[in-house]
Amino acid sequence: MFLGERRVCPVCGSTEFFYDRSRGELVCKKCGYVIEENIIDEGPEWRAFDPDQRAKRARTGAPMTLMIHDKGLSTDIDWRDKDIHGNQIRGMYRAKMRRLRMWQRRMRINDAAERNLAFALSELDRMAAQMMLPRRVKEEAARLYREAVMRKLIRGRSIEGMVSAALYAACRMEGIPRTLDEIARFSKVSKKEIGRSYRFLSRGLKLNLKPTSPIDYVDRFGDALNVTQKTKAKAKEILQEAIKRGITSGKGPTGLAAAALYVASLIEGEKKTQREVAEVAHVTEVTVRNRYKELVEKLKLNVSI
DNA sequence: AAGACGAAAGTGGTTGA
DNA sequence: TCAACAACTTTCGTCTT
Repeated sequence: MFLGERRVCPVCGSTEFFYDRSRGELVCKKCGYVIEENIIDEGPEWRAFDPDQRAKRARTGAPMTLMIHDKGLSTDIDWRDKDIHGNQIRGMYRAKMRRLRMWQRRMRINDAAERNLAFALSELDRMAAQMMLPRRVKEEAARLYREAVMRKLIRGRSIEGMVSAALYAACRMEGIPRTLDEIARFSKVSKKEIGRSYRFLSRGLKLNLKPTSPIDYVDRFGDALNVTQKTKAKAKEILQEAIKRGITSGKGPTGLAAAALYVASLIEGEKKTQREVAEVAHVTEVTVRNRYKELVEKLKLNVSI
């Protein structure tokens, strides 16, 4: 179920599985063998059709009563200058009380900031681990997030959304982009929300990332397809040429990478079906077909071998 | 039977008035 | 804010291997 991971059913040898949410099992599509049990379900079991419903149904995240982070359980220094008997406190003691109050208020703010950061970083850890991302990406994402906190960009936004956005940005910066869909699969927030958060983050931190190149997807998709280095190199070569001729602008990079890999697999004589290629790139066969037709036609590639 | 192909209608996101 | 638009998807029938 994860990209880049080849799982084979020990019973029938099929590589196609189906994930049963309600049972938390990964089941072989062909013979029904349970490959893996007790998978933690990352998604909610309900569906929400608008943000309002989502907020009402979600049981994760801070409820409104937790706006005061300690549910009011912590000791509070009363604002009145009275002792427990109700007598006025005067002079030195009154000044001392005032100082204490100030310190307490400062600490509470600090506490909340620390806790938010700790939560954000643990969430980042979880996602990066599940997505099998290298350390440097995780660290880059953490850096971006801290930067965002310092510039006060987090206020009023969901921590999860911003963490996901930071991760998305970090992947791109490190040259191993993931699609919004891929990030969303491991995030608690929707693809849409991540996209919004990303745009906000990108603007706030002036990231100015160039659009992702299809070439950056070739290695990952190629590995998932089990093609040789030669085929991957050919695919990149094809894409280089395509980019140079400007026939890639406006097209989805994943579809292009998929199409290039498909053509390359034909040329290099280790043919993969359109279906296989489409699957690893998370696009449809139709898209692979359209892009590949275009590539062959515009670049005059001889695939007829 | 599986893969490739292409037409047609639908979806979600961007852009420009 | 709305409508036009391009890319992409879904669906389905047909042809090829």
